Amino acid sequence: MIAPSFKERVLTIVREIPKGRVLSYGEVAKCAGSPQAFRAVGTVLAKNEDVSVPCHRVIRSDGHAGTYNGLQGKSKEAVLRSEGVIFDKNNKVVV
DNA sequence: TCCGTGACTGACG
DNA sequence: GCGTCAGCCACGG
Repeated sequence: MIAPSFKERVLTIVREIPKGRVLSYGEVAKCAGSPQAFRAVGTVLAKNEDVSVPCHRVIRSDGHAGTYNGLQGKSKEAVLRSEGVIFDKNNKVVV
């Protein structure tokens, strides 16, 4: 039993995000133990290749989907819409 | 051990 | 309302 790395925590948290729900990088970083490490969250997800981690459910604090490496072969927004997430006129996620 | 990188955030003009 | 600048953190080489 050892303290998992920040990366492991982020992946675990993202993996527990329910379908149709989204979290911001800041929220994930906060749950990971470093609320100001939102920058590292992006770095970790960017290098992540595990499809078991719905990294597409992590969006910016502005409500925009943000960037996506196309792990699922689709745009972040497209994947979120497929999960029931609604976008408004401004392309922002509706909570 | 030190430096560079990056899917971000908030503030300013 | 939009674009730009600087700051922050964790990881790999």
